[in-house]
Amino acid sequence: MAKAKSTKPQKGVKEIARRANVALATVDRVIHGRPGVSQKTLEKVKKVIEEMNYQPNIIGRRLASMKEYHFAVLIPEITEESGFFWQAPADGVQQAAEEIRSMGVSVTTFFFDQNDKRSFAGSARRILRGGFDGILLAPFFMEESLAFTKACETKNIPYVFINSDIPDQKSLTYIGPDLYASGYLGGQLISYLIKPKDQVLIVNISREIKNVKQNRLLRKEEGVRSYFTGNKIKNEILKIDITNVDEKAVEKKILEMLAQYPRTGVIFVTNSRVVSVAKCLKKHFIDHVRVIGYDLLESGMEYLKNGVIDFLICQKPQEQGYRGIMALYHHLILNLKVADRYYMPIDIVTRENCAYYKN
Amino acid sequence: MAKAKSTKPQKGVKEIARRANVALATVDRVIHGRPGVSQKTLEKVKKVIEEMNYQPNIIGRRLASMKEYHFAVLIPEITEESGFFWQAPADGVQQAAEEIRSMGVSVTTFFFDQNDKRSFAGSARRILRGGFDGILLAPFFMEESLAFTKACETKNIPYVFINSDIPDQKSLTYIGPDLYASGYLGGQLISYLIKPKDQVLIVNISREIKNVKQNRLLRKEEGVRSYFTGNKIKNEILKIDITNVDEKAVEKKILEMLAQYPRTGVIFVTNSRVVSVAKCLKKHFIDHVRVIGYDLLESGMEYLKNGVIDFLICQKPQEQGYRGIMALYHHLILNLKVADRYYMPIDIVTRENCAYYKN
DNA sequence: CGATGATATGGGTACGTACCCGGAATTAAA
DNA sequence: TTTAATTCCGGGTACGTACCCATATCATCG
Repeated sequence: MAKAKSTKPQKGVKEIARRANVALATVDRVIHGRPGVSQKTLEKVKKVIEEMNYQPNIIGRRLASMKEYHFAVLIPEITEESGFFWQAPADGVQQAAEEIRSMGVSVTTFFFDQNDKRSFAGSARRILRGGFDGILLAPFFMEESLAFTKACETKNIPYVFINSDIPDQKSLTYIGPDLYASGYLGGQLISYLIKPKDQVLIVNISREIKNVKQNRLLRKEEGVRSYFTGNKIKNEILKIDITNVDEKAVEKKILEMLAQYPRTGVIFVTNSRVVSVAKCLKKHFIDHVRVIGYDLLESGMEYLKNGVIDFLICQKPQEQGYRGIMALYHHLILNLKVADRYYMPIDIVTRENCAYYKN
Repeated sequence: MAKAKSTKPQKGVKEIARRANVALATVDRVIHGRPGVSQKTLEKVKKVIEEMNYQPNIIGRRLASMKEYHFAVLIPEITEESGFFWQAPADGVQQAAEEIRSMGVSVTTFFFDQNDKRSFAGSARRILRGGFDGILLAPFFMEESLAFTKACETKNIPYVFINSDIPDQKSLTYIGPDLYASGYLGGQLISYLIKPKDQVLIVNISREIKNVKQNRLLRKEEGVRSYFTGNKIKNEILKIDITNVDEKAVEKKILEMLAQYPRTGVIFVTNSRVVSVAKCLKKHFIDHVRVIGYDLLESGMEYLKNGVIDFLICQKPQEQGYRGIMALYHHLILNLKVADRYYMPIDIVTRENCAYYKN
C-alpha cells in the first residue's frame, strides 16, 4: 500500500496528486492526455480534477514549458495604392504584440500584393512551413483563402479572419465590419445631405471584379439601397462601377456621370477610393455635390477638413489588428472563451471628430 | 578569492550574476534597490545590467513573488436615476478583471452616491484602508477627490482618472472624453439639423451646481458655442439650466421655454438626461424639434429608434472601464509605458448604428 | 588583541507546472 | 520458473525570480 502523504492542503496539481494519492507526474499525464495511465487511476484523477474545478495556473505553466508561441499575420502590403490603409491594422497588431511579448508570444507579419493571388498563396505557403501556432489573416482571395484555412485545420492551427469574413468557416473568430450595416448607415447619412429631387450616385471603384473585395463593395451598396427602400426614400439611385482605379480614369468617369446626371446631389463611394472622387470634385470646383466614403486615411482626412467630403464611415482598422491578435492570445495562452465574431462599431467620422479616430 | 563560475551563458538574473561574478541574491538586491550592497559591487552589477539591457522575466517574477495585486475601482452607483450609465464602465472593468485574473490581479469595485459627497469620501477611506495596489476612480467631487489622490500619492499608490479629469494631478493617466471637443462636434451635428432662422436651445440638467459634473456640462456647452462662432453660424443660442432633475420639473421647464421661444428648432442636452426631454416632446406630440444628447442608455436608444432623438454623442463607457484597469495592469505588472491620457473617440450614434455601440 | 556589531555576500529553497528517466508492477513469452 | 517486454507510476529537476538565512568581511571599541 502506498504510504500516506502529507495532508496539508496544497494548491493546483500538487493538491490533485495528494487527494488522488498519486504522483505529480501521473496527474500531469492525465491533464495532458498522455498515455501511460491505467483506466482506474485515470478516472480517479479526473474525478478529483472535476471536484476541485481545477484551473491550471497560467504563470506556472508558461514558466515550466518555456514554449514560445508564434503568431503569423497575413495582410495586404501597405502601399500608396491602398492609401496605406493596412498601416492601421498593422499598428494594432504591433501594439498587441508588445503587450503580450512578455508572455512568450512573438508575432511575424507577412504581406501580399492585393493584385496578385499568387503572392497571397506564396505567403500562405511560407506561413504553413513556418510552424506557427496561430494565424491572423485578411482572406482577400476566396479560393486561396479556403485552401489555406483548410490546411490550417488539418494542422490544427487556429486562425482568425480580419476585415473580411468567409462565413461557415471554422475560424476562431471574425473581427471586422458588418458591411451591410455600414451601407445601411450610409443610407441614413445620405438622407441627411440630400435634397428632395436629387439623385444619389453610388460609386464602386475596384480593379478586380471577382475577388472578395469586390463583394465587399456590393454588400455596402445593398445596405444603402435597403435603407432607401426601407425608409421610403424616393430619390433615384444611380450607380457606376469603375475598374480602372487610376485617378485620371476615375476623374473622367465621374465627370461623365455628373454631366449626364446634373441633379446628382450626393456621391457615395463604397471604399477609400473616395479620395480620388474628392480630388476630382475639388479640382473642377464642383461644390454642390456632397461626398460620403469609407476609411480614414491621411488623404481622406484632408478632404474631410476642407469640406469636400462630409462623412467617412470607418471601422477601427487599428483595433481590428489589436483584437485579432488578442483573440489568439486569449484562446491559446489564457484559455479564455472567444466570441465567434466581433463586429466593429461603425464610426461616423466628420471634420470635427476625425482627430479622435486617428491614432 | 571567489572561485571561477561556470561560463556557460545563462539568461536573466543568473547571467548577470555570472558576468558580474557575484551571487544571485546580490543581483536581486541591486535590482530591487535593497540595502546591503557595497558601492563597488552596486556599480559593477548595474553596469552589467545596463550592458545586457536586462528586462526582467515577468512570468518568473510573478511566479516567485506570489504577490497578489489588488485594484480598487471607485465609481457612482448604478442607479435608475443615472439611467444605469455606470453599468457600462463596470462591465468593462469586469471584462478586464477576468482577462488579467490569471496574472494574479483581483479587482474590487466600490460605489458612491452621486448626490452625497460623504459617501464618496467614505468609500475612498475604505479603499485607503484596504491596502490596494492601484486605483481607478471617477473623480466626481473636486475637494474629496483631491484629498483622496493626495493620500494615494503619500502611499505611493498609482491612480487612474476615468470619465472626468482633474488636470495637473499626478494621475497615472486619464481615460475619458474630451468634453470640449464633443461639444464642438455637437455644434456640427446641430448645423446639420437646423434651419436658417431657427433657434438652438442648450439644456443643462444637473442637480448639483458646484460639483465636477456641472463643470462637465459647461465644457460641452462651450464647445457648441465655439463651433457656432468659429463657423460663423448665426442661429441664436438659448440656454437653460435645470437643477430639479425630476422628470415633471424638466417637462415643465421645457414646455415653458418652447412656448416662449417657438422658433426653437434643435434642443441640445448636455448629458444623458436628454431622455427626459425626449419623453416630454413625445408626450406632447412636438415633432418639429430635433434633439441631440449624450450617452447611449437603454431608454435613450428607444427615443433614437422612434426618431425623437436624432443623435447621441457617446464615448465608449465600457471601454473606459476596460482601459482604465488595463492601464494599471500595464504599469504595475508589465512595466509598460502608459500614455498620460487617452481621449476616447467621440462616437456619433444614430438610429442605424446604435446596435453596434451597445455592449 | 579579542569581542561586538554592522555591513556585505552567497547558498538554498520556493512558486506551479512540464517533462525526463529510472524503477516497480504486470503481463507475455521462453 | 525465469526472462523479456510492456505498462504504469513516482522521483527529481528545470524554468526565472524573490527572499530567507547563514556566513564572511570589516570597522570600532573596550
